[in-house]
Amino acid sequence: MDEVFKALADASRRSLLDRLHVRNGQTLNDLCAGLAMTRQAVTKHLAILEAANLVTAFRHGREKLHYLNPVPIHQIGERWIRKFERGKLTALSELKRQLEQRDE
Amino acid sequence: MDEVFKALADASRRSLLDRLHVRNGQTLNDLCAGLAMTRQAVTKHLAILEAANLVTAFRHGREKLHYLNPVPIHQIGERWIRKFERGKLTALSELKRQLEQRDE
DNA sequence: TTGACATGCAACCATTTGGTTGCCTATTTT
DNA sequence: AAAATAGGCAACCAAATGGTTGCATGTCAA
Repeated sequence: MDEVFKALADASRRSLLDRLHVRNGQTLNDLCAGLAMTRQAVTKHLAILEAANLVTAFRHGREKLHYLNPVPIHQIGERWIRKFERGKLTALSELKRQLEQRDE
Repeated sequence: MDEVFKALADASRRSLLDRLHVRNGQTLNDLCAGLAMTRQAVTKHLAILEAANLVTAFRHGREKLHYLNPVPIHQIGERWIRKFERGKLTALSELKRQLEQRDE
C-alpha cells in the first residue's frame, strides 16, 4: 500500500499512468515521446510503477510493452479514500461544533 | 492536487490523518503521544498536511487544535481514482486481448 | 511572579529521489 | 554481415525529504 502511495506521489508517474489509460500496451519509446526527460528517467519511473504493481510489462522481441493495472488504484479508493468519506460533516461545521464543546 | 498526493505518500502523515479521523480537534501533543519521533518531526508533518489543506489548525490559548479536512481526499477519489475504475476490463484479460491483436 | 507547559524556529545531518551521461546488449532491418 | 533500433546497466549529481538537537517564545497555574 505504501509503495502505491509513493508511486502516485510523482506527477511524471501519474502522467505515465494517464498515458497508459488512454492507450494500453505502449512500448518504452512510446511512453518517452514528447516528455521532457531522458529515456532512462522514464525507465526508472516505470520500474517504480511496476514495483507498486500499477504497471505490468512484457518483453515482446526487442520491445517492452507496458500495461496498466488498475487494481491497486481501486484498492486505495476502496480501503482508504472511502473511509474518510463516510458520514462526515463538512469540515467547517464539525470544527465549530467541537470548538463550542471545548469552551463549554 | 500534487501537494495532496505528496502529503499522502508518507505513512506517518497518513497515520496522523487516521488519528484525526478517530478523534478530531487534537492538539500537537495529543498527536505526538505514542509516536516514535520527536514533536518537531510531527510539527513538520502537520505543516505539510496543512499546506495540502488536509488539516486545518487553530490556536486556542497555548494549544493548537488540528482538524481533518476530508475534502481533498474526496476530490482525489472523484477526480482521479474514479477515472481508472470506469469500464475497465481486468488487467489480465485486457492484456491478452492486446497481445493477440498485436501478433495478428 | 515564577515555574511549568505547549508550541515555534533554525541549523544541521543522512538518506532518498529524480535526474543525468556514457556505454553495453539484444533484436530487427537492409 | 552491418547498421539501425529498443532497451538495460551503472556511476554520478543536486536537491528534496525526514529526521534530529538546542534554544526561544507565549500562555497558564500556583
